[in-house]
Amino acid sequence: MDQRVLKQFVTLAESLHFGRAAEASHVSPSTLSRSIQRLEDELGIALFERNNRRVSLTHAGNLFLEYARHSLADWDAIRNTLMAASGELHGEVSMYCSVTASYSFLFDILARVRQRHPRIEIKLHTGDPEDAVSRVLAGTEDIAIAARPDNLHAGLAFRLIDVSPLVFIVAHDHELVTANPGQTGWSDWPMILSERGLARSRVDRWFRTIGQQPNIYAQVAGNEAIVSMVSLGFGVGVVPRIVLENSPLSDKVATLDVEPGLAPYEVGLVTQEKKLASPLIAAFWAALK
Amino acid sequence: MDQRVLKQFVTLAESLHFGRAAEASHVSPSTLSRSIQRLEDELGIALFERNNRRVSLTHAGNLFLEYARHSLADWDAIRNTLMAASGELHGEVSMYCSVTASYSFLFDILARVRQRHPRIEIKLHTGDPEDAVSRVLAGTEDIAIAARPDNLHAGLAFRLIDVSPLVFIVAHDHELVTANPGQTGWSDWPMILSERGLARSRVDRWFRTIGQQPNIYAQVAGNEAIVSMVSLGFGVGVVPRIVLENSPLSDKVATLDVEPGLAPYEVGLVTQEKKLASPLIAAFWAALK
DNA sequence: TTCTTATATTGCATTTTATACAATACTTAA
DNA sequence: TTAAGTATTGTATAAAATGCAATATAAGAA
Repeated sequence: MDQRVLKQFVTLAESLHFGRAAEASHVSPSTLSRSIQRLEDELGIALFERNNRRVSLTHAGNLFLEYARHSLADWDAIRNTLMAASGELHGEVSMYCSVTASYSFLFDILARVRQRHPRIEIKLHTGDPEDAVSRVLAGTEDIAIAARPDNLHAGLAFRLIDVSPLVFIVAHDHELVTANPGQTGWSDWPMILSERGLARSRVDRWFRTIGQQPNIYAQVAGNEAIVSMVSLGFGVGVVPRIVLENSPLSDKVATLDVEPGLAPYEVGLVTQEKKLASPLIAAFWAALK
Repeated sequence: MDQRVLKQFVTLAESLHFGRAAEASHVSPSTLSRSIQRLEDELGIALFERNNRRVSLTHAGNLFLEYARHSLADWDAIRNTLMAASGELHGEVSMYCSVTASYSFLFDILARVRQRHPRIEIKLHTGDPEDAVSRVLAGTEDIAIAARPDNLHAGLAFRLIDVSPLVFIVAHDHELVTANPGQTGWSDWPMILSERGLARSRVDRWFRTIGQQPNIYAQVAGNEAIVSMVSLGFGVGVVPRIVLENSPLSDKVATLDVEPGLAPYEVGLVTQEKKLASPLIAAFWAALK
């Protein structure tokens, strides 16, 4: 009983973009293209009007979309019913997290979930942590490990796993390690910052708060890269402490005390609220103490 | 969107016999066995309780059966809706008939259907004509070409294609061709009859009516075989005239006039009444003038 | 216009999955 | 204990799905 094609269809119908729908479905665009072709072929009618530049639903596509949603809901319902009848949770959950998070938190989470529900299978995808929330929101992933954004999107549920302060770091043997930038000003301190994301916006805000301009030496993608550069003495970086704790380079850097402190990272699980109705997803929530 | 597994499941749930369900689904028993295994595996719960001798639905199986029926009905509904939207009938219809019928009637029927609905695909299965009604009744086939039984099973629809008298035949050059068994009695006439089926029961009844016992020389499966034996001079046979008309041996045999005549074969299409709701099946009905 | 970019599709090799035949295992009843 | 019936499994084969790379084409930019 392969509901994948139906899911793919709904995803495409919602995004009207083969590339994005394919990514959300974890298949290649060509696969999605052919899946839809097969479906249309079987139904004997086109579901999408499309050229290389624009995709839209046909009338038939709209009718079928309604069917597809119901059908998927029915499938979920029977699955949940049978799961309840079997007394054991089982099935597949897709999860997204950064490589960093996979080192720091994944093991504990999975160990707990697996201990309680050994037959839940987890499809793990890793990537840029900044994509986590949007992927959950798009339904590309069921669950993500992510830092709680300042404004949590409506319809998203968040469950705290750990709080980790954002810390300023500098090479252990750097000349500035004993200086006090709070007095001398920050303009001499070459900063190594995230290109984007929560850490970056917090740092930017922090500099505005103290009324100074950061002297940005490098903008880097990935906390690990920041630690590397800092440990090599290129300047001052800002990363969540949890990254440091899992870094092989942690003994090469020192943390600086700054005032005021940065708001800490709140790391946790994110999912769509409505997905908590699924016993599988709910199991993750319950597995965390 | 492969509904085959769901259909197979329902068929098995109804017959509780892998062999028969497999035949009804036009797959091998091993395939059916593995299909069900896959399904149970995916659902994570057994749908059938079974050993090598007995098959029964589990509680989960009952729940899933309800789901499966609804799901198949929904699928049919959306297919029909989209078909109506497309303005052209298309899809697959399975049809059963004897080899004889395929020579006599199939061409005309298919020609008509194809002319009106070139995209309807017909999956043709041939076999013993006596199985036709039961296969339709079991849902193994959508439609069959068959002789109308004396008592048409409730829920079956029948549409007449042709009426063909049951005729007594004898070898053209046989010594008895000019005799009159009606006067001399039938005990000297070696009869070559169908093993079973409508023709046989009609002949048996006929002999009872005239108060005589047939002298049965041979019981044969298949009208063609009867014609062959008769043409070789082994005795008197009874076959529908339509068989004679399509037989290469027809000029080797002569028909006898008997009183009273046998009730004629009424050859037509058979399907389940409820299937006439499907536009595809209905198209066959409508295609016949 | 012509060039560029974005993106759906297709050719093709590979991988995955489904299938049937034959052999097997096991249940039931004689 | 034997025999018959029947679901299942080993295994080779066939079919289907998949992704990469190449292609084609539409829309916007120069």
